[in-house]
Amino acid sequence: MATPPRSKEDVVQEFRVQTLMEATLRVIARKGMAAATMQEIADEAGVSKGTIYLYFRDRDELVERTFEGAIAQLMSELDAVLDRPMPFEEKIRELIAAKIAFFGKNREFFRLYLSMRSPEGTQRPKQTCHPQYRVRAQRLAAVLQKAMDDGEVRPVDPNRLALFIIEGSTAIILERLSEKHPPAEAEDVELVTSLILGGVRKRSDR
Amino acid sequence: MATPPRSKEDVVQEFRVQTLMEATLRVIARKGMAAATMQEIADEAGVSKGTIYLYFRDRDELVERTFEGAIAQLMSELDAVLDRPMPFEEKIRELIAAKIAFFGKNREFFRLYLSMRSPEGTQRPKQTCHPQYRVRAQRLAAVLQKAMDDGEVRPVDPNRLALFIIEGSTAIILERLSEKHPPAEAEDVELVTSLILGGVRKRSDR
Amino acid sequence: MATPPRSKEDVVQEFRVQTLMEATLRVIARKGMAAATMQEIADEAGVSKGTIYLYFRDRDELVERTFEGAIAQLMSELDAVLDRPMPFEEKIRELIAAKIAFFGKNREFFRLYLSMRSPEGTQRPKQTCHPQYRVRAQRLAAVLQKAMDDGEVRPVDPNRLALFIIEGSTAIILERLSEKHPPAEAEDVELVTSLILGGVRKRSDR
Amino acid sequence: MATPPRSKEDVVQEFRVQTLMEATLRVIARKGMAAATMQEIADEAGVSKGTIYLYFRDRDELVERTFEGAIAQLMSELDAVLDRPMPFEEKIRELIAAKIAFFGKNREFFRLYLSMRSPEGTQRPKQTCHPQYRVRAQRLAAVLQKAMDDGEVRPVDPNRLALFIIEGSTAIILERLSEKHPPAEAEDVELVTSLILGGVRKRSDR
DNA sequence: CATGAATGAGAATTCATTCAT
DNA sequence: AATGAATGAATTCTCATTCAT
Repeated sequence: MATPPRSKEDVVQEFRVQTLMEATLRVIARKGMAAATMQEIADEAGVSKGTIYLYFRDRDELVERTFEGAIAQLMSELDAVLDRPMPFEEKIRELIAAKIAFFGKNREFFRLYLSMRSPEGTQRPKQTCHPQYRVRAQRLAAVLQKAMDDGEVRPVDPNRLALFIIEGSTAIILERLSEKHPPAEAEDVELVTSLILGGVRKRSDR
Repeated sequence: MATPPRSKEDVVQEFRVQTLMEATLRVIARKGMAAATMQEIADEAGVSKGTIYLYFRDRDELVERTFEGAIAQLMSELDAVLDRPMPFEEKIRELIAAKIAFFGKNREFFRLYLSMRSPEGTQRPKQTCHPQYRVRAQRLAAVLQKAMDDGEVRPVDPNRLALFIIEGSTAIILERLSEKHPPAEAEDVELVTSLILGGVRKRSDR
Repeated sequence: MATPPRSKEDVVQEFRVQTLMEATLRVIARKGMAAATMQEIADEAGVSKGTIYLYFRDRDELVERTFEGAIAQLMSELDAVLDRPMPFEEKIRELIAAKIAFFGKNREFFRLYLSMRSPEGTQRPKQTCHPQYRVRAQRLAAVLQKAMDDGEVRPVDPNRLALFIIEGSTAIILERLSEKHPPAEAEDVELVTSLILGGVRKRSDR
Repeated sequence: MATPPRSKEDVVQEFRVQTLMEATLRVIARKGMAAATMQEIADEAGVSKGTIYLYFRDRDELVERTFEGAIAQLMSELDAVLDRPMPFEEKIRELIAAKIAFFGKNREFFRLYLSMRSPEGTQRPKQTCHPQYRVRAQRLAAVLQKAMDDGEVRPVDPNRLALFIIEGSTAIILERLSEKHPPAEAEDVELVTSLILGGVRKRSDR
């Protein structure tokens, strides 16, 4: 097989990196970007401060890679939906469902996800990442563009439309996460999907 | 008269508080939450660091009150629309227009506004949080509730609907602010309004 | 008078800078360049760590300016001799005497002086200062050149000659400083001067 | 035979020690005392960090023994000259020549040599110091003493004289090493020798 | 009241040293 | 014996906060 020959070292290396990124995720989720110190991340991961620097050049790299790793996971789940051939409306529904389900499973990631949008996160003004956020919007925009070409969606700026959908649905997820007893996921999936597709206007004439 | 007897001291006091909050706004807008130091805020306000502590207990209070003050301004503009009697659809359009116009005039506030949603900003884990954001959502929710009662909007959770609208429109504003040459405000007002009211679905049968 | 109008702030500022440089001098003299920490320097100066950064950008600047300040003092004493019109041989004697006397009074400076020559001092490879050391050598070289022109010294590379004299005499000073009971200064002045002028060779034919 | 029975282990041991000291020498020469880390020394020697500790108690011991080893090499070359029966003046000339030649061949050692004099190198205040330097001075002093006894050198403190000669010549070597195109070695040998023997004074009456 | 010099807790980062494999 | 991952003490530097003037 073409599988690269992974030595035991590589496995351990990857395991540590993974562990550290997960710890970072949890700490940022708990305390927020700025209050997540190397010490606390180290404690959370059960290693010493110095160890982190064996796997990441500095705090910035750790945070950035954690961002990327986490968003990549979300993206791969969403991409799985995007790539599946499906009528447009169903695709929207599935996307919303996937996103809600993802954050249902990864509550702690959400806070990280939020701080991704405004680039102020990593304290030094260093142009960290929200390119991933952009990419994600563009991917959705492409799907929307195709739906417009197919005559299923009225023609508007697909990029703006994508952002509207993403943020609108994010708002609902944020709300769910803050609720003690959120409604069933299916319910919110239906709500968001219907808002996106048909808006709020009551159509008695239907 | 019912006017509270405002001594000269009170006036000065209020003036200082105002000045400081405006300076804070500008610095956060420029540098981001985490990089906004007391020194820079003091410089921006033209006072010394120590003076800030005469009017605010600590950095957290300064930031929090600045948040509140800024959002209050936005709210009052939006409330002016909300309170004016108007058909529902027009009201939505006006709200979106007011919001887009506000951020067009107060570009610098936007960054602050963003960091308001997740309380991660203030570095110490002190739950600075965002009651104002909630209030704003609730006010919109009330309008939506009424529209449902009037049969103009199909019945859904008004709170969720409000959040969806707020964040969806925020996304468009954020996009506008990052663009070198954004389209005319009216264009985006129309886009957002139509999305909220009618969704994306093409209705050739209309 | 043309004295610049020194405000009280300037005086305090200069006093602090002076105090800090003196403390730095003492600590480096005691512990050596590399072991002189900001904390210890602060303690020695009777201020807190943070205070140092009010007057010096970073450790490198503190050390560099301390170097310059200290060497400047030595230079000014030597220059006083160099500028005084005097027969060449006497001038050499006076220079050696001034140098020995200076280090007799400022024993602690010596260690700093030594670490100036090899630029490795300031740990980061930053090309710190030994320009002062060069300047000093050149000044002596100029005097030697003149003595050669006057026919009092045989013609050799004046730069090399200067270095030879400086380091040779430094060796004697270093020895003096390590001795519990060094001989009278005059004695070593005489020794060094005679070595420079006449070498070691016994001249019975004189 | 009286040869100590050297087991294979002893040979390996000595080889390792030698290799490590050479690596240390190169790294210090390249980066300077303070910037020479155990990791870089290990890399240079082609072993792992841990290995160093099998042969040296700690960094200080490694550096100290490296000092000693390096100076010993220089000393043995100088001793070869010192032990050869030779008129005094020629011996001085040969010593200077040997020293200049040695540093010409071992440029990298020079930096180490310099930091030997002041024990500031080893960052922790541990008095690593420089007994070897003393020994070398004493050996020269003995030769000088003998020359005085023989009436070839005027009677002065032989120890001081030795230090003067050593440092004076070192200054010239340091200068040579910093020059892009230094003069021929013979030229500087002649300069230094003549300075030591006859001083700077022009003796037209000769 | 206002100031801004001084403070010191706390953050990131480095590196000599240890120890399980 | 050799390794090198892990450690954590030590270091530099920042910045919110205090307080004497």
